[in-house]
Amino acid sequence: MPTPGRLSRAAVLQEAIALVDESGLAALTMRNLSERLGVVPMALYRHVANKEDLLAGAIDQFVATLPIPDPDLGWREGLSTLAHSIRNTLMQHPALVGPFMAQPTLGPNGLVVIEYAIGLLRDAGFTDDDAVHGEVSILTYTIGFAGLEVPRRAAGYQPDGSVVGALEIPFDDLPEQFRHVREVRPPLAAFVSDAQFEFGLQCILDGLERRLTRGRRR
Amino acid sequence: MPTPGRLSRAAVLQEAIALVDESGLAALTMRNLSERLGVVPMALYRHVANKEDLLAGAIDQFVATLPIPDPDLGWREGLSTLAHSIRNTLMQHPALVGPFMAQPTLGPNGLVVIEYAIGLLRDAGFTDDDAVHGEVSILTYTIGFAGLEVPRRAAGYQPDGSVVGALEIPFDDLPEQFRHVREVRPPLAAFVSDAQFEFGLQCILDGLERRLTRGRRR
DNA sequence: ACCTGAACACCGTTCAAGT
DNA sequence: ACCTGAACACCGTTCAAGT
Repeated sequence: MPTPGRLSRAAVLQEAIALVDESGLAALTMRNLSERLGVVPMALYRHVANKEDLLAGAIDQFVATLPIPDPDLGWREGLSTLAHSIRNTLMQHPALVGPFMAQPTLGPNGLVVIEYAIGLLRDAGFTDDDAVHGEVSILTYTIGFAGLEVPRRAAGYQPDGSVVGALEIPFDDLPEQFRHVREVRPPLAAFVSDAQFEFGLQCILDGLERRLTRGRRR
Repeated sequence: MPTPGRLSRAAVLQEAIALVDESGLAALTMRNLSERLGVVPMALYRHVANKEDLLAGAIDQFVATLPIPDPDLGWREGLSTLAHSIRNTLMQHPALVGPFMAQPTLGPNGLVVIEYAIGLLRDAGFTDDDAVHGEVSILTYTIGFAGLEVPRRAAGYQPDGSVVGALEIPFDDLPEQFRHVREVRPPLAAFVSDAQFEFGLQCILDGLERRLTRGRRR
């Protein structure tokens, strides 16, 4: 005795995100999802074209939750806040970060982010070309960082640089060929620590600032 | 009349890479791969533990092909050459870039890359901490760039910034909310152009250089 | 030691049918 | 308009058997 209109595209997408957050990307099957919604698998096809469309819809749904920082922040603080905000939002749905990167476009909700970042840079005096390149550099670094962060976090690498439940590299046994690695002993979690994210971000911002002051000098 | 020892792990991994290069990641099934090798699906399990192991092996195999630049290059040129070399190698096997990013560690062949980059930075006078952070920043940016580049390249975005066979954004129809995007008209391929890759890379290198000169001044 | 064959528990998706 | 049920052509992987 099914109630008509029980399902909607939004409800399907929302449940898909919940399923993926709880059980991972592999658990996202039409059969699993339909069962959670109390419906037969084929009922989903009334609301999504196919599985690819389901995934793209779920991603667009969570991109929409991305908070945009205050437009009155200075360009450095605005971009920095945006980058942290993107990383945090992506890490709230780790199983969707891979599919998110694999989308060929950012989608309509992504345009809001781009508008914000380009606006900050133009208002600060960057040329249009540098504003676009700068915005993309920040986004590429941030999204790429999150993409590498997800599997490492799952393997036990912590934001503070430590590792839980994984083997450390046996530095003392490394051959002479790896002299620097042996001496420096870079922590395994170096790739995904909060400090590392901040370091790379500040490097890019420093590089942008140099372009701004060089441009003014001319 | 099967010849014993016909298969080997290396042969299986090599054929997996060839299959994925030709037909994409979705085509990599035990059944497809075994057919190409003239063998029954279950024969593969003598040489790989399971599909996950097959993919990890294939990735490690192609990471091994990554060329390491001349150690006598200056730190800026060495890192820049390394970054371009990584991007080029990854783009030769686009279907493996996603799985590559999803690996929790770089593997033994990745250690060679890390050793090279940290060595360059230490020899140039960077502190150990900055050498590690700098190396990771460059790798994160480069691998992340390639990760975003693959699906966009497949959608027709070209390295020179143009787009083949895809719709351009209707900039004139954008609402006032998107003032900057409307005025600047950033090319769709901005994310994956050669010029963009170089710009972000130079920003990070500029940021690193500033840390080097600041450190010396103390 | 290495490969085979049949079987099991899954997939996404089609098609025709119900209400 | 919306949901159902059966079926099809696939998956990865197990197990027991061949040579």
